[in-house]
Amino acid sequence: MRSVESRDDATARSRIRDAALRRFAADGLGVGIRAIATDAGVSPALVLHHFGSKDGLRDACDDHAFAVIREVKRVALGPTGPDQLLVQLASVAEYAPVAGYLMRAMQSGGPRGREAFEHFVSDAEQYVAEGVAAGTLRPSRDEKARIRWLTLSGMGAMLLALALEDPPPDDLAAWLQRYTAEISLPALEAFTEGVLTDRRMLDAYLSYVSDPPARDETAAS
Amino acid sequence: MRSVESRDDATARSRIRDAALRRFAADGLGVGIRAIATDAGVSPALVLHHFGSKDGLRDACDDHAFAVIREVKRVALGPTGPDQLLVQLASVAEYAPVAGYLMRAMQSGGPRGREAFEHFVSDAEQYVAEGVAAGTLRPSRDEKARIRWLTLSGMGAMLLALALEDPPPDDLAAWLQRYTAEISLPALEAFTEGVLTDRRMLDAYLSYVSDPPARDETAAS
DNA sequence: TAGGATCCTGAACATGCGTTCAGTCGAGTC
DNA sequence: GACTCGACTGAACGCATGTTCAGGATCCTA
Repeated sequence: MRSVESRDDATARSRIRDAALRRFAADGLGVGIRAIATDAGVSPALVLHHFGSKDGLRDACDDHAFAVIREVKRVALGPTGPDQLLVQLASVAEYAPVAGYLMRAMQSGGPRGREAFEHFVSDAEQYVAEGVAAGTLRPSRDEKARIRWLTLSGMGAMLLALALEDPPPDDLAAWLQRYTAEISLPALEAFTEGVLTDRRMLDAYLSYVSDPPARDETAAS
Repeated sequence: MRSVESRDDATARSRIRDAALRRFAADGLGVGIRAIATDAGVSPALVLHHFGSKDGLRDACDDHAFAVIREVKRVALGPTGPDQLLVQLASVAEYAPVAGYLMRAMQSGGPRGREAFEHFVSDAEQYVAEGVAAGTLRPSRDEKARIRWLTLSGMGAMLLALALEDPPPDDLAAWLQRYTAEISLPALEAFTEGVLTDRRMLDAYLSYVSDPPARDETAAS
C-alpha cells in the first residue's frame, strides 16, 4: 500500500526465495511448498508461477547461496578449518539461512549436495595450500586426499551433530558457535599433538601400500 | 512349496523385518511400506498386522540391529576407530543390512538416531580407554569431549560420503572398504604426526579458556 | 479508453503415503 | 461337523504432497 511495502512487493519473487531458504534451513529440504508460500505470505500457486516447480525453486536457492558464498569469500578470509566458512557465514545474521541451507543440501546428498560439498573442498584446498606455504600446516603425503578427508570430517561431524539435535535448533548461528566451542579442544589437541603415541600404525600402512598387498586375512567369502 | 516354504513362512514376520532392514539401508528410512511388503512378498496390510505401524516396524529393526551389534561385539575385538565397528559389521555379508540401517538411522537423526549414535560413543569410550591404558593412545585433557568428537567426525565423515554417493551404492560392504582405503592415509597421518606445525593455536585456546570444561570426573591429568 | 501482458489466487487433480476394515483361508480344538 | 483364532489380503479412507488451470486483479502501453 505504501511505497515501502510496494518495494517489498517488487521483490515478491525474492521474498519467496528467502522464505524457502529459511524454511529449508530450519526444517530440511522435505518441507512443502505450502509452508514456504505461507511464510512468504503468498499462495502456493504463485511459487510455481515464479519458479516452475519445486526443483526450480531449489535451483534459485542454490544460485543465491553460491552467489552469497562467492561474495563473502571475496571479502572475508582465512578461517581455521574447512567448516569455519559456514560458521563465519552464519555469524552474519543475514546469511545464516544460506549457511543452514547449504548444510541441509549436503545432508540430503545427491548431485546438488555434492556440488555444495565440492565447493567447500575447493575452498579448503586454497586454505590448506596457504597454510602449508606459510609453514603453519604440515605437508601431506597425499594433499588431495587429506583435504577431502578434512572437509568430509569437519562437515560430516557438524552435519551429524545437527541431525542428532532434536528438535532442530531455531538459532543456527548460536548453535554453530556452541558446537564449535565443544569440539575446539579435542580438535586442536588432536591436530597439534596427534592421537596415536607412536608411528607403528602409520609405518605399517605405508609399507603395506608400497608393497604388493597380500590379502587373505580379513577377507570373508 | 510345502515344507521348505513353510519353514520360510514360519519366519514370515522376520522376513518382513529383514526386507525392511535391507530397504531402509539401501534407500533410506523414507521408503514406503508398500515397497517393503513387495520385497517380502506379502501385502502391505500384513506388515501393519505384525508390527502395528511403521513406527513399530522401526522398533523391531532397532531391536534387531542392537541385538546383532551386541552379539558381534561379544565375539569380535578391538577395532582401530569409532567407525570401524560398522566396517567390520558390514564385512560379514549377513550383517551388512544392519550396518546400513544403523547408518541411515544416524543420518536421519532424531531420538532414534541419537540412540544409535550414543551406542557407538560408548563403544568408542571403551576402546579409547583401553588404548590409553595400553599406551598406544595419548590421553586427552577432556576425554569425554575427545571421544564424542572422534565419533562425530568418524561417523559424520562416513555418513556424508555415503549421502554424497549418487546413486547410493548397492554393495555397502565394498563401498565401506573403498571408503576406508581412501581415508586411511590422511587419517593415520593426521593422528600420528598432527596437522599443525606448532602449538600456538592450542596454547592460545588453553589460555583463553582457563581450565578444561566442567565435567572432569574421569580426567586424571 | 481499450488491449494485453503480468502478477496472483482458489479450486481442483493425480499421486503416494500410513492406516483401517471387512472378510477369506487354513489349521487346531471341542 | 461346528467353532475359534491367527495369518493374510483387497479395497478403501484420510491426508499431504507437487502440480495444473481458469480466471480475477492490476498495471503498462498504444
